[in-house]
Amino acid sequence: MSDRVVPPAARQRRRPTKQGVVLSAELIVGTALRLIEEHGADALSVRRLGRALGADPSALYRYFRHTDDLMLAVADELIGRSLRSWRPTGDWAADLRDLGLRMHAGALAHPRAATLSAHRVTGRAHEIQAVESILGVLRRAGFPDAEAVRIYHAFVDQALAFGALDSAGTALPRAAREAEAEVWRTTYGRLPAETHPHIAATARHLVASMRTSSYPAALDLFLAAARTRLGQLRARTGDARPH
Amino acid sequence: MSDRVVPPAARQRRRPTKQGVVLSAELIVGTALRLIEEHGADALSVRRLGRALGADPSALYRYFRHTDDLMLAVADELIGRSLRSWRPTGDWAADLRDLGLRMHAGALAHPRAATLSAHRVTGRAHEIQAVESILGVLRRAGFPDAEAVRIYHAFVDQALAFGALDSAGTALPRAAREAEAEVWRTTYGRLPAETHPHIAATARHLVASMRTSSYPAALDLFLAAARTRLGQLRARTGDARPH
DNA sequence: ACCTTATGACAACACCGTTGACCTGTTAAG
DNA sequence: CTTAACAGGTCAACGGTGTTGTCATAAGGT
Repeated sequence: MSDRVVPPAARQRRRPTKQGVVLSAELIVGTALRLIEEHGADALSVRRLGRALGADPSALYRYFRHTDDLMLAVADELIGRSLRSWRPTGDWAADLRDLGLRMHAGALAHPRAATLSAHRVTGRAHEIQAVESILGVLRRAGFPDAEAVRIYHAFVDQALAFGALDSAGTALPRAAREAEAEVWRTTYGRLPAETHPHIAATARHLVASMRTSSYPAALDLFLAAARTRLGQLRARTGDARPH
Repeated sequence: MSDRVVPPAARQRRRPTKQGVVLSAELIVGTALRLIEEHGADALSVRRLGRALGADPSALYRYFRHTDDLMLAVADELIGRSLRSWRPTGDWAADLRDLGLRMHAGALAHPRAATLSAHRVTGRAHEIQAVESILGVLRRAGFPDAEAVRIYHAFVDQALAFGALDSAGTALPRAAREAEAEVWRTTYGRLPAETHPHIAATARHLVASMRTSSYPAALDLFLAAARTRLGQLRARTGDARPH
């Protein structure tokens, strides 16, 4: 039964659920997001979502072909929410930094959706808008086209990849997350200097650092490198604009 | 029943399964890896793994506390295989570059396993050795401890994150991968300059760039930034060693 | 007011991870 | 060489999951 899903435009009979809820794709996506935020990523199952909506689980299959389909819709909503309020200021590095942090934060807020969508090109409105914005920032900064694309690609992939990586961490069941912290504290924190001198020497820093995301640091390194690169390009072409 | 798992050293009675297989942690991990590669990440379940091994699913719980435990072992095995033949040369940047590319290649070689395991801290032998090696390279290069840890963290996460991102791409079903390329060629390749000037101006480069991984570029930017950082640190401390 | 049919509900299917109880072959001690 | 302990494989069950075939009914056009 593959034609169970009806395109939203063609939907006409708005019959309420037994419990009196009128379903819609938007309501389902919104409830899914709420469920994830309130009770963690593993709280999202078709059955629980149905329960939260006040509908039979199978009713959702009138709106989404399967769970992946639903998660992609959630992801799309996510892009929109993350970048809705972003505006370029003219300082290209600051703009990119802001964008990167927003994308990363958006991913962290909705881990399951992020891990699912990080590696997919949707070609939908929000995504196109983001691509255009980033390329604009880079070209206005003075990067020649080929270089702008190279930097754009690395920038976006880095944001997506770290977003997925870090949100996978937060999506772990609570027990597993605590186990990870424990591993750093006990296993790595107690290796003897004779066998593992470098870990032993930096154990204190390691334990502290591993509790937080390395994305801000990685992003800043990235921007620093891009700034240097731009300087080289300008020197070569005799352009002396400040950066 | 939490004391079901017996440490491998203490294991003595090697009783074969009904189907004549003698189990071991190594055999289980190896079979899991094979299963994932051959039939996709979804093919890995305790029950299927048991069937593939010729043992009752519950027998695996004598070797691993739960599925997560098993996945960590698989992840560690993956790290071990990727870095087995790496040797430091003394040129820290070249060494890191080599390491990063190996980790990335290792992830690509086992895409489905990589996507499952990239974000976990295993605390096992191979991982510990990798941490020690990377920290060693950085500290010998002259990075002070706090900085070495910061750079280590960003470096490792970048390699893992891009590894996961890129292998998620290659792990997609063929049809989905072709659809993605199609999106770039048609959707992005044909946006009019009036509405999307930056995409239109760089479309040619975009289509070409998106076909390949951005990790090498990102890695080189990372190393360039680290080199600059090291230079600043040396200038500040009056150290004039060459880089 | 009637008919069509979209849409929600129900029940069932085939899986999943995990555990407690059981059974038996291996091994070490006598 | 026998025997008793127990490690380790097996079985059955629990409560969960996504998904689908079928049915009932209320909404909306006529």
